[in-house]
Amino acid sequence: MEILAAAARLFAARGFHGVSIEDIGGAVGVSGPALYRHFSGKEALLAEMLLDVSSRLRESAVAVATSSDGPAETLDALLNVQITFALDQPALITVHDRELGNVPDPERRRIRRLQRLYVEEWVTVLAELHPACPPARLRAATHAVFGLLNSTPHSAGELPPHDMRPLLHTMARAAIEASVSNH
Amino acid sequence: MEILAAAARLFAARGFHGVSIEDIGGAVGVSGPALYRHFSGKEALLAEMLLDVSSRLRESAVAVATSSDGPAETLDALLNVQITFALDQPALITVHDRELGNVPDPERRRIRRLQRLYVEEWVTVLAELHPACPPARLRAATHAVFGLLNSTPHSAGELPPHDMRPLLHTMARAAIEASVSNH
DNA sequence: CCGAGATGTTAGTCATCATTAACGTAATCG
DNA sequence: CGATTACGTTAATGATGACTAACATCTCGG
Repeated sequence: MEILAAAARLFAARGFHGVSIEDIGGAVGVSGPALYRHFSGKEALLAEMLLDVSSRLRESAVAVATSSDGPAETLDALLNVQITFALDQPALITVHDRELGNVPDPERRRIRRLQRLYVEEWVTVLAELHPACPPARLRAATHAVFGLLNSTPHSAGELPPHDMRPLLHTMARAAIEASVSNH
Repeated sequence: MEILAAAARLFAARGFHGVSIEDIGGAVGVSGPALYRHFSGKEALLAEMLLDVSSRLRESAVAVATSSDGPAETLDALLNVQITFALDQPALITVHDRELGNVPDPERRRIRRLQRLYVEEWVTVLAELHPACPPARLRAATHAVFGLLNSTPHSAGELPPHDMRPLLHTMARAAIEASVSNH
C-alpha cells in the first residue's frame, strides 16, 4: 500500500511521534482524517507495517532454509535476503528496529515473535555450521551482523548499491566466520 | 550531568518526541519546568547531549591517533574506543545516531562536523593500512563497522559484557580486513 | 435509475505538551 | 543582617495533534 510506504519513510526520518496523521495524508495527496478509512488509528498503521515487514522477512528465511543445499548455502542465501531488504527498503528496516515500542500490546507480541523466529532461523543455520559454538554467542553474533547490514540507511550514498551489496556480503561473512573461530 | 543521562535513557527508549519535559524531570526527581533552570529548552538539551557525545568520541579518536605506534595499533585502539563507548553508554550511542534531525541548526552543523571528523579519523588510519582501497569504500566499511558495534543496545543481555567486548572486536576486525581484501 | 458502500472533506473536540509567569526557599556573600 | 543567586514549585497559555462528526461524491450492481 502506498500509504504504508509513505508512512515508513516519514517514521524513519522523524520517528513515530515526530510524524502527524496530517503529514502522512499529505505525503499521499489526501489530507488528514482520510486515513481513518484505511486504518483504525496511527498505532494500528504502525502495527500493520511492522507485522508486514517481520512476516515477509521470516517467510523469506523459512523459504531459503527449506530449499536447502546445505547450511553454507543457506547462510549465503540468508545474507542475500537481509542485504536485499536493507538496500531496497531502508525506511522499513529502520522503522522495524526502532519503533516496536510504539505498537500496542496484542500485535506487539506477534511482531516480537516473528522477529525472534527470524533470528532463530539464522542461529539454527549457524549452529549447524559450528556446533561447538554456544548458542548465546551465535545469537549475539547474529544481532551484530544485522547491525552491520542495517547500517545501510546511515551510509546512504557513500557507495552505489551495485558495490554496496558485495561489500556488505563480504564483511558480514567475514564477521560471522570470526565470531565462531576457535569454538 | 544527571539530567542528561536520564534524558538519554528516555530518548533512546521512546524517541525525542515520545518523551516530555515532565518525564525527564520526573526521572531525576524534580518536576517539569524545573529543567528550564538548566537548559533553555528541550532541543537545547538534546543539542548539548549530542555535542558532548560527538566531542568526546572525536577527542578520544584524535588522542589515540596521535599517540601512534603505527596504523595497525591505532585501528585497534579506535575499535576499543568505540566498543567501550557502545557498551558503557548504549543510550547515548543510540540517541547519537537517531536524533540529530531534531537538533536546531547552528548546533546541528557543529555536531555533524564532529561526527564527520570522527569518521575521517577512521578512514585516515584505514587508508594508511590499505592505500589501494578507494576512500569511498573505506568510508562505507567504517559505517558498516559502526553499525555492527552499535548494535549492542539491541542485543542487550544476550551475552555478558565480558564476552561481548572481545566478540565485537574480533568481528569488527574481520569485517574490516574483508572489506579491503583484493584492493 | 437508485441506493449502498467506499472514500474524501472540513470543522469540531479533548489531550497533551512546551514554554512562561508568579511566586517560594535556601544558602552565599557583601 | 540583607540581598542576590540558584533552584524549585504550581498555575496559566497557546500549539499541536489524534480522533470524531457531519456532510459530499462517485461508483457500481440491482
